[in-house]
Amino acid sequence: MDGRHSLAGYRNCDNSGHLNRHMKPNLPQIKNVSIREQTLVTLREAILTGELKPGHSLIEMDLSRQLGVSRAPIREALRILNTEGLIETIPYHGTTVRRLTRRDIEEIYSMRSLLETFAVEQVIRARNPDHLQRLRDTVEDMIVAGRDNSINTVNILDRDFHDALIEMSGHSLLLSMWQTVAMKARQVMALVNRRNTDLTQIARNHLPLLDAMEGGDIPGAIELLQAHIASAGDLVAEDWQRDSAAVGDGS
Amino acid sequence: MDGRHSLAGYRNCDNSGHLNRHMKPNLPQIKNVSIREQTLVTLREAILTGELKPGHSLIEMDLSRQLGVSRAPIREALRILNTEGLIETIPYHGTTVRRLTRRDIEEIYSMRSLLETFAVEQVIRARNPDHLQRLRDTVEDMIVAGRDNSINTVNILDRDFHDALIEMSGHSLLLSMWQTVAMKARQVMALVNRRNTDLTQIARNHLPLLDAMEGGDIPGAIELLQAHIASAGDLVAEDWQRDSAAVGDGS
DNA sequence: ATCTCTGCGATTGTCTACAATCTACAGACG
DNA sequence: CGTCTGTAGATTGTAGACAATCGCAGAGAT
Repeated sequence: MDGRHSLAGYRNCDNSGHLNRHMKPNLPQIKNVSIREQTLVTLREAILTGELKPGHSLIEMDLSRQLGVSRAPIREALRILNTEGLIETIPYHGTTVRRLTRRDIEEIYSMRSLLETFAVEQVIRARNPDHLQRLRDTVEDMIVAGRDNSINTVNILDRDFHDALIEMSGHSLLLSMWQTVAMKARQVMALVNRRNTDLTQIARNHLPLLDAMEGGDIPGAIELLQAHIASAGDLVAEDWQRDSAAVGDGS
Repeated sequence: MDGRHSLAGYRNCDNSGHLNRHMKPNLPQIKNVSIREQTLVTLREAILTGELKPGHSLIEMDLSRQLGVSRAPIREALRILNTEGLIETIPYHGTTVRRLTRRDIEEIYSMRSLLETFAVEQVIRARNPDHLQRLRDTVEDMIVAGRDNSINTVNILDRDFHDALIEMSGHSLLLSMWQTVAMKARQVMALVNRRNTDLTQIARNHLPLLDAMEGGDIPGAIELLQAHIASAGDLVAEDWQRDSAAVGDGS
């Protein structure tokens, strides 16, 4: 119901089902998305992109005016964001974007590592060539994007890669937890001012992992994956220390 | 905010802070719990104990009348339960307790295994004697309760044991995910008609794990833990197959 | 007999107004 | 001068009414 159970997003416009008689489809599929849902997506995205920084206070009445809707659906969206751990509410006092500590970042990356390790093992055991091919395609696109220095594309493809890994495990509970963690990781990455790093190198880092997976080498793949994630985490944690993106101004 | 961030529950009545001058504390700490919170706890507990079975429909208006409150707080509670994965809502149609498949059960137990394995490793590395002592005490109580054949107490202590394990890892994100999984596991256990098993044996099963932990034997402890959880999971899955507690009547 | 359409009832979605609670500050009181 | 008390403003909590939507049954057409 909360609209993020399909990782890849909005690609299911397939209206393939039962268009009876007259064959004139391809109308853009009318969507009736509740205000709650729109509010939820809007706020979540704002938090994840760092537009709404930790500490920023979210006042229902203000949001109500800004979005041009009543408070009821906004409140429900806030309850969801609260359950997801992105915001905090103090009764009768206010709601703020959850502040992040260095400890939080460590936890996010260690959890990411745990979940992905599990997924990789499942995927290797499944030995599905299509899966590995899909991953390889993604990495190749990533390398190309890295060569073009288009950092945004690289990031998206990197997310695609890791999302795909989890999806391929076929473990829906794992997927659900992954989404929570990946969300937080996204927020963290948006908050740190990343140093310029070699984009092609980031992309190429995925290749050894793929090789190990294709070779069915579970311990090797796990080793590489954990190193991959740990180095990413360390890099972020370092930058976190450097610029204290932790503090938001409260409004 | 959702009142379950302290596993052990309501033990923080410490009003220790700054009672200036006159020393007469020990008043029972007045609680102002929002209706949303009360609704949330009530419904969640009903689902987790199996009182509200999968498929049972939750109609906001009915709940409103039964609980004697308006729909607004009920809706917010339902959004939270939905995010937690306990219920499902179809827009303009209805809300029901989420149905469980055998696959769900497998996923719940495999995730439980993954999270606990991680926690055990952390706890062993920390080498905190107090931690191990606390676990041992719990197991001993469990054995006593098993001898008295008080199944309820054994269950509670078993939960305490595993909750404590997670808590001791000091990993709050892990704790939060654990709570979600443990919740679902609780629901599953409430739904199957468990065969009578030897309660003392269940309790004693924890002892080898403790020994391995005290010996700092990480691989051994992991092995034992995973076997412990897997056997519990298999037992439940078996019973699930036997009586199809999966189906609820819809109201 | 089968299909299509329309209206009805049930349920959720949204809005507005009002109540309860918290913090901070100003003023009364010793 | 310090302490308590009360009041104002801001914010969330709750209530009740109304709107939108969906599924289904039954009337009507083919």
